[in-house]
Amino acid sequence: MMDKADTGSRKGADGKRPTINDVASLAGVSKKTVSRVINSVPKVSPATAEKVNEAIEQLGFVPNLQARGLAARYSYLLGFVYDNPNAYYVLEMLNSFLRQCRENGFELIVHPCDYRSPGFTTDIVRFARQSQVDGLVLLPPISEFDELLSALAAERLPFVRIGSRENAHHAPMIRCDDEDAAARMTTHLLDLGHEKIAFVAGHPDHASSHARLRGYKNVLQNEGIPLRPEYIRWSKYTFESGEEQGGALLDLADPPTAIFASNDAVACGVMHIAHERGIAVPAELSVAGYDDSPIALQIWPSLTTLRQPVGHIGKIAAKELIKSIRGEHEERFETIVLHPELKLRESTAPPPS
Amino acid sequence: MMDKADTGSRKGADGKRPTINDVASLAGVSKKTVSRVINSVPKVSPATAEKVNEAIEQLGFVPNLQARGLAARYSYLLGFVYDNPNAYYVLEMLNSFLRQCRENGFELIVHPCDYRSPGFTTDIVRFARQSQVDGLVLLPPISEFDELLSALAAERLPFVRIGSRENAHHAPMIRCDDEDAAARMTTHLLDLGHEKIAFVAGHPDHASSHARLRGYKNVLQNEGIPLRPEYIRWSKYTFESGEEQGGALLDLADPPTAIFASNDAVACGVMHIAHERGIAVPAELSVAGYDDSPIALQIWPSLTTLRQPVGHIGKIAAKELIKSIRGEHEERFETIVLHPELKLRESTAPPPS
DNA sequence: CTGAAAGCGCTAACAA
DNA sequence: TTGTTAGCGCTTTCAG
Repeated sequence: MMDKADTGSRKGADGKRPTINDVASLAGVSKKTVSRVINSVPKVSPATAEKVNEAIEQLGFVPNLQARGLAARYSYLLGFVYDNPNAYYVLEMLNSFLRQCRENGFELIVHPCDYRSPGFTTDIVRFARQSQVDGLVLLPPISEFDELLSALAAERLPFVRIGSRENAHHAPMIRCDDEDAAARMTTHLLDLGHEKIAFVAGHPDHASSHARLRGYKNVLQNEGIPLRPEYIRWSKYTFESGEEQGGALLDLADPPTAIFASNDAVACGVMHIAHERGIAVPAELSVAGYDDSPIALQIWPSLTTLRQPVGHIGKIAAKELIKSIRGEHEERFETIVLHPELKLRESTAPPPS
Repeated sequence: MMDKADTGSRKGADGKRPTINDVASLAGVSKKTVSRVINSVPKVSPATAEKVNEAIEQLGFVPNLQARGLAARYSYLLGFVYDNPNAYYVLEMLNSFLRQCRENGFELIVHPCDYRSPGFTTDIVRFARQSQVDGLVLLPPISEFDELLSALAAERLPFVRIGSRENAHHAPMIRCDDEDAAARMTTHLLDLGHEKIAFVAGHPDHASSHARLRGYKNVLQNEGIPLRPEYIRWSKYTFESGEEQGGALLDLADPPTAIFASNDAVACGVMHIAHERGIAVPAELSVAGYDDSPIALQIWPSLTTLRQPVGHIGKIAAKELIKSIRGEHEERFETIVLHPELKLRESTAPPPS
């Protein structure tokens, strides 16, 4: 390895990174004044501030977040907790969340986990304590476990939830109106003339699955169309489970003319199996999805779906979390509800006559 | 906000989290002994260790990483730096990398960035300094910019590179033999009987694009098949650019019978445009990709491609980085080369006769 | 508007 | 095998 003495770029005199002390002595002020400058505390005279900034510049000083955190009880670290099969969803959320974090000087530690494992709540609490994050963002379905929510509340740790199931926890929440959106899609299928509409629900552990199913059921019931239990199948929100459940639906003696899948991955699975069996989409079978993930446009034919504004959700979530860390929230935390947009594309059409 | 006094679960006497001092006094030993126990330093008698562990358990003590880091000069934090359009690739890498990190007690801070922005090197260095990460993993194409590599070396910051372009930097590197893999795919197409094989290269900023192109060219040249410049197109490693370049190839007066795309997204774009024009894959046109991302199996027909062992790469990268942080590396850092596996599926077949 | 002292929670170096 | 003494780099008192 290299010789410690032969130091490279800007470091302190002894080969280490410059500290607040180096800046202070170079600028001829006290530590505290430097501290005030780097934290933009108002009460510093412009002249002093100037001197300090020069010294900072000259030394290439960057404050040490650990030291700052230790002293101030603030880590400027946020935790991103997820257990989700959808790579696009997670990464898009991560990116938009992070963009907002950066603008506020926060960094992000990612913490994937397995909500089915027994120590899952403990693990997350432990993670939060150990890494000293100032707050957590919880993706679905992690955001929907009461045990975890209570544990975090007991820790007095600010967090924000992204999910579908509302419940009275003291944390802000961003949700999409899944029920209404699913209802709109069902109506669209109905409007096209379909009567035999099947529904492939998502993973039962996700609240969104149930909400979407409710939307579907409600519309049919309101329209006086009897629910056929064999037209309702549960999936795992994955492509493979879409193939499986789609296959089962197409195997029925009286198969549906339209299949509404709870997300795009499942819808793609359904379309794949249809292709395999030589069933033309949308001529013989309409397929609809949910999410508007990139695959919706990449698949052939392009998928009618509901657009979740993932980027927007991430941004709002970060804002809310930071607000809540800063204690800027009003009395009660609000739930922000967003409405997915219906994207009509090529995979849905009137039923064969 | 809530009353600080009305404290919830296990906290210190004054409503704060238990510290090493609390543990020490409860166990009736010194701070340092507790420290030894939590760091599993051998020289502690089993009896004392037992006592300490009991106290830890009882108080629900979790060491504060910031304090530890400040004192010990390491943070147990790693940085994950990327600028990559492929969500699957990034997230899969992240997950596998992280799994390995956890086993070694490291947490991960994610740092997406834009390699085209002017301050990009400075930004990453600043990030590293500020967040005190112990090391960085660089994904392609970030891993291929000499300026950044030099800057990190000057910082004495351990890092590991995942990429395609080898160069003598003092850091371990994991790479796939893109050139050889692309050659194997080209040979496969040749073996099927194709002579008019086009190549859609990736993004020119990625070294992998050039390596894959070399593999393609070499095979054709070795087989004495003249390179037709109109059969070589550059993309951006995205679906959309695949559509574009695929379209251009199919517009040729003498279009190819096979298109080898530099990644699966591009290949899907090519297939999409073929579908749109009513060109049957693989009957009239063979299409091959690279990566074996999930879409390769989800698309219809399923895509012949080269499997990059992304999960494996992430794991190795983490191991190497941690080794290098611990100074456990031999004299020189090694480059670990992996070989993608050829996955023959339905999108390639003999050319139409 | 500025500074001095004290200490955040932990580990390092030494000593015992 | 264990404890003591100093800090790590920063922010917080609270004085000036």
